Amino acid sequence: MKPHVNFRSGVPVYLQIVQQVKAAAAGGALRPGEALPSVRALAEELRINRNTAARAYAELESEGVIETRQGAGCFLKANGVSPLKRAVRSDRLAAELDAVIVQAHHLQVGDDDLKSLLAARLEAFRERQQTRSAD
Amino acid sequence: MKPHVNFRSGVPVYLQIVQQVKAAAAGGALRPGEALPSVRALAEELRINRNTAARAYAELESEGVIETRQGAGCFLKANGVSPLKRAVRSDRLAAELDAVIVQAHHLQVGDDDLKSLLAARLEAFRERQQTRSAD
DNA sequence: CACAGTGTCCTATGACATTAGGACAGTCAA
DNA sequence: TTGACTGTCCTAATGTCATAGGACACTGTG
Repeated sequence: MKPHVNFRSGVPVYLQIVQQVKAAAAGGALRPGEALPSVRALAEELRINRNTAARAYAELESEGVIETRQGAGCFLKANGVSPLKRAVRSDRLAAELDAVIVQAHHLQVGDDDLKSLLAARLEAFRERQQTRSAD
Repeated sequence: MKPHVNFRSGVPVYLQIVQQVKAAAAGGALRPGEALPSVRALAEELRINRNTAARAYAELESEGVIETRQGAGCFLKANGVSPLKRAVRSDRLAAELDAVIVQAHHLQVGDDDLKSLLAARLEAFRERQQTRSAD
């Protein structure tokens, strides 16, 4: 878990942290129950304010990704069943995919290329997962 | 071209317009060379300020989607060849797809389901395109 | 040319998000 | 209990977004 932030990207720093923790959790770089860096430690490493780190963790807790215990720290939650219904989950993904499709159109990437690209990224993702769970 | 904006979504209004114009252009609802609503007309229809509409158009021009001619109006550009190299274009899409994959993981949507979902959205997108180009 | 339409630029203002520092409260081991 | 750690709350500074209105330059038509 070694996050990095880009202050000039326009994306709020706390959201960048949220994304990276989620990616680390999904990819297996973080294990369920494992402690995350404290808000102060994370803030110092990234040279940001404590509150910015705290806000990222608060957002992660509200999304059910981590659990925070005041005075103790923040810990990655076990992958419980998503509380959202299957249809709702598909809808959310569909909206994101639609945006990608529009983007692909403007970048002039064809349907088949896009499908292949997804398959390739999925494979790379699973490979990274395997690597993490091996050590 | 009948955009709509959501003031409570948190997404800046001008970016919502940008996204919708891009989607309309990709989907064929707007044809190359076609004139977009004037800054003032769009502002009045959406009940937003001229400057907000102008900002959206400025952003679209900087991305090469439209062409603005002062005194004349804004027009959809012809789908020229993307100036980016194929590898760069794939990289951009890959980054977006990776984010979708992480999201799918947290929503507990499997690889095959995700692939099917992409295929379905692509099909729906092409159907909309067909409909537009028919009238 | 005149004129109505177009996009552009300027300043000011208010609302909100983001970041920041200081103070406070809970946890846990020595 | 003490002390060092943890997360949390409060308030302020800064930046962004949207609004508002005025003024200007350009285009196309008559």
